[in-house]
Amino acid sequence: MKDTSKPRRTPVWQAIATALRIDLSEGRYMPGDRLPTEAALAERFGVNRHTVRHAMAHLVEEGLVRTRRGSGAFVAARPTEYPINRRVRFHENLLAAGRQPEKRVLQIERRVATQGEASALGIGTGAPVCAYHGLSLADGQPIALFQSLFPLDRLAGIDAALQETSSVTEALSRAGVADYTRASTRLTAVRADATQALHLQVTEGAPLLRSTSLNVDAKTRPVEYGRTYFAGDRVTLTIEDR
Amino acid sequence: MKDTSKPRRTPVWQAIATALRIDLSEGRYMPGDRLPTEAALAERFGVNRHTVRHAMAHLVEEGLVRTRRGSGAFVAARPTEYPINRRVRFHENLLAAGRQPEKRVLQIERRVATQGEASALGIGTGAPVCAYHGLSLADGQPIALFQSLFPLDRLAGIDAALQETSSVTEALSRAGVADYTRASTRLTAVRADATQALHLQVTEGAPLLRSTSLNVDAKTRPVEYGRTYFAGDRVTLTIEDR
DNA sequence: TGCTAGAATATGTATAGTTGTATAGTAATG
DNA sequence: CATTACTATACAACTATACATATTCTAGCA
Repeated sequence: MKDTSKPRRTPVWQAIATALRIDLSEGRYMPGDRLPTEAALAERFGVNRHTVRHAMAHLVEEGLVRTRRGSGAFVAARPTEYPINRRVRFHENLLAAGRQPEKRVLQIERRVATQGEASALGIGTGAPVCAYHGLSLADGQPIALFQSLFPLDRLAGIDAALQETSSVTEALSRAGVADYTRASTRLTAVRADATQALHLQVTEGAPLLRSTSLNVDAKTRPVEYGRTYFAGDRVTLTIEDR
Repeated sequence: MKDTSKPRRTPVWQAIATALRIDLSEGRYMPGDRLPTEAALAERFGVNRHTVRHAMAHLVEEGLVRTRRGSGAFVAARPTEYPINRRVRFHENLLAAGRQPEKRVLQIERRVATQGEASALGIGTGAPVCAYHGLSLADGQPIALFQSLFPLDRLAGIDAALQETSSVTEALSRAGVADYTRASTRLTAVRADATQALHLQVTEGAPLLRSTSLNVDAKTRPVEYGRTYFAGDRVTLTIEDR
């Protein structure tokens, strides 16, 4: 089949990448599905595994595919639209974007506020706070790593509430804060360290979007000071209604 | 030549080990505490249990963590300071170090002294002695395996006293020895055999500190000849007041 | 109250499968 | 001759699963 007179115009790996791209675009594999193994694809296309890997690397680069060592290659979900406005609610935001929201609690601890944290929350340095570390997922794919700080003086028992619900909105509600609004948001880009990369399932050094935000209650008293690291290639923050 | 930059990814297990090390150093888990199960940690970090085990194995190697099959992984207590001077009292020593002392009797028997033992105790070869085998623990963690020999000629009924109290000091007191002092101590390092490893909960071949000591009464007559095997990584003997 | 048997849980071990990385070799091309 | 594209092979790192073994908890019973 190969042969002789035919100078190949397009490299083999490119042809393979295109074939896979077509499979993906035609819905042959749905987001979250596992692709055939590299060995299987190599067999199917009649090439070496490395050639398949070359093609796959490009699909990963394009954000169409996500690979996990030892596990396989998976169809990546398209970026989630995450609106940042006066009312930021993780659950609602994701449902509105047509995703299945999920939160995973990493750690909930009581400790004292650092100087910066105390200043942001408008409490005294050394005042007790509740630190809530967690992971946000959309359709089972991690999209953000966050830390929320709550002043324990104003919100007694919020740590217990968080343990149960894992929902910030619900926990604040139980602590007596019926409603809260986003007072400020600051954004920067950082590189993922080893731990962040692990949780977010990205490579170390991958770009993350860091959001530092402050939520206040109806009386504009700070109730939550949060720091969130979004996986850069899985969300697009949209600013509106300012 | 595309990417000459180094990906320089730190292995997943290393990132996990570091995260746990930080938790430990920050006092999130106190000595003696049980760590989350491997399954729980695997879930938390989103990795396979084996990867967690790899990280854990290194923490164990470093002496930060101790695992017990079927029970869990525990934060290793820092080495116990065990002073060796004229007055060596297990109970007092550990209380002074802020630990909870405990002794477990393994065996108490009457037998005749070997030549070396008789020589050390200053009695005739073949004279009857009481051999007391036991295990010393600090905060529930085994730290030493010992054998104490008492001359029965001079200390009638000491075996019965030991059965009751398990305390050498108390038993000697009941046998008429109000006070005793350490006359000599010899130290060497040996490798734990299977039996010792079992009792001390270390791996076979682990380094042990072997102490051979002689205690004498007020009239400098030998009253106790002991051999103690300390778990090398759990105690540091301190010599003072020489 | 105390004891025993079994279920539930936890770590230890073994095996196999998958992606990531490194090195070397071969054929076609300009 | 050097470059490029692909092949070939081996090993490392991590996952997935099953099972072995030790410990702890609990129900039931005497």
